Amino acid sequence: MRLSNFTDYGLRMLMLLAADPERGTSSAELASTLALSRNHLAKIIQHLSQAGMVETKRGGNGGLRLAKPPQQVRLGALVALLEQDRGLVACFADPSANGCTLSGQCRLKARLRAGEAAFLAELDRSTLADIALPLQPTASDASQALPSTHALPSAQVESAGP
Amino acid sequence: MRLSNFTDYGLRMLMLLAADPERGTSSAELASTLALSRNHLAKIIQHLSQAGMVETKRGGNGGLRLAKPPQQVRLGALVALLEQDRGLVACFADPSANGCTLSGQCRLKARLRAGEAAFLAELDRSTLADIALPLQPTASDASQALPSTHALPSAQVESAGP
DNA sequence: TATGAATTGGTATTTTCAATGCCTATTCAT
DNA sequence: ATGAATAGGCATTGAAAATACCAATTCATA
Repeated sequence: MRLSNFTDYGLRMLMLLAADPERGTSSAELASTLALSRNHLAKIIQHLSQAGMVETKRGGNGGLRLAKPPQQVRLGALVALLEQDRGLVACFADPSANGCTLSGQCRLKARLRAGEAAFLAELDRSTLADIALPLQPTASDASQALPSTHALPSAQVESAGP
Repeated sequence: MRLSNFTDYGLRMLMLLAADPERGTSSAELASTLALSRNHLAKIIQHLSQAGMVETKRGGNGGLRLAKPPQQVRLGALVALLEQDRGLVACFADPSANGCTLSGQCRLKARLRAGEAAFLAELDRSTLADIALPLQPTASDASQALPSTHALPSAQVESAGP
């Protein structure tokens, strides 16, 4: 189970924007902070802009900022937006060209959808304001670990550095 | 958000095995039913066998079958087993070679883990027995649709075909 | 007890597709 | 006009999927 890097970068960029919702931040500054090429980030911005999630302004003193207050942006909706057409399994993403020989009597799909809904609902408990991150971090707080029942690979809690 | 095809095929194969837990079914028959090369399926079998999920028997009248009653196999545990080391985002799967510039003060990761746990927990509400599917289907039941709150791509309910 | 057929197990190769990076054109503000 | 930003196209890279091939094992039977 994996989110695309597209989504990953998009979320991280929004974390930065959420910390400074008023100012127009340039895509170059964001790309630099995320260690990512500006051109690549531009594609993500484009997607979020078309969806009405961020507002962009061209020209001098331009840049982008959130279209809504970060308190009103729920993470589940955000992930659903960024993941767009990547279904959980192949027969979700592309029902037409689907070679699944079990189609029509598959009782697994409903369960997978319910699981996906649970995933998004859990994310919806937080908003962008909860994960905002200033461009120049204060190195005060780290991620609080929420336990996972199963053994999916979890990154160890990284140290804040020396 | 996507499961690997490896997981997808593994789940579908287990659906077939669960419908006939006693008999030893050959991998060739399963591969044929799933429209998949036997060699590719063998890798999945091998993984599940090493994890103690299926028992294999070589030679004439060999084949494979579930190691436990299907009622005792929860879907969340199964997905966690099959997805092995594919983390939800890159910094989960490979914390060492992680180029994320926000490491150490990222409040997103904890939310993603909580969402992942919710996903698996929802799947754990069902067992393999709930999704068992005979090799020669009776065409009686289809997947009951559980609604999804968000707009992730959902496959439409496929018709049983003419 | 040999022998052969059927089956799993393991390794290497090809293919496919997502992800990335680079380049150019266009638009807007000053 | 000029500078700063978006917008889109195209080539490259990389990882995962799928396939093919060979080796090892086991059972049934003569």
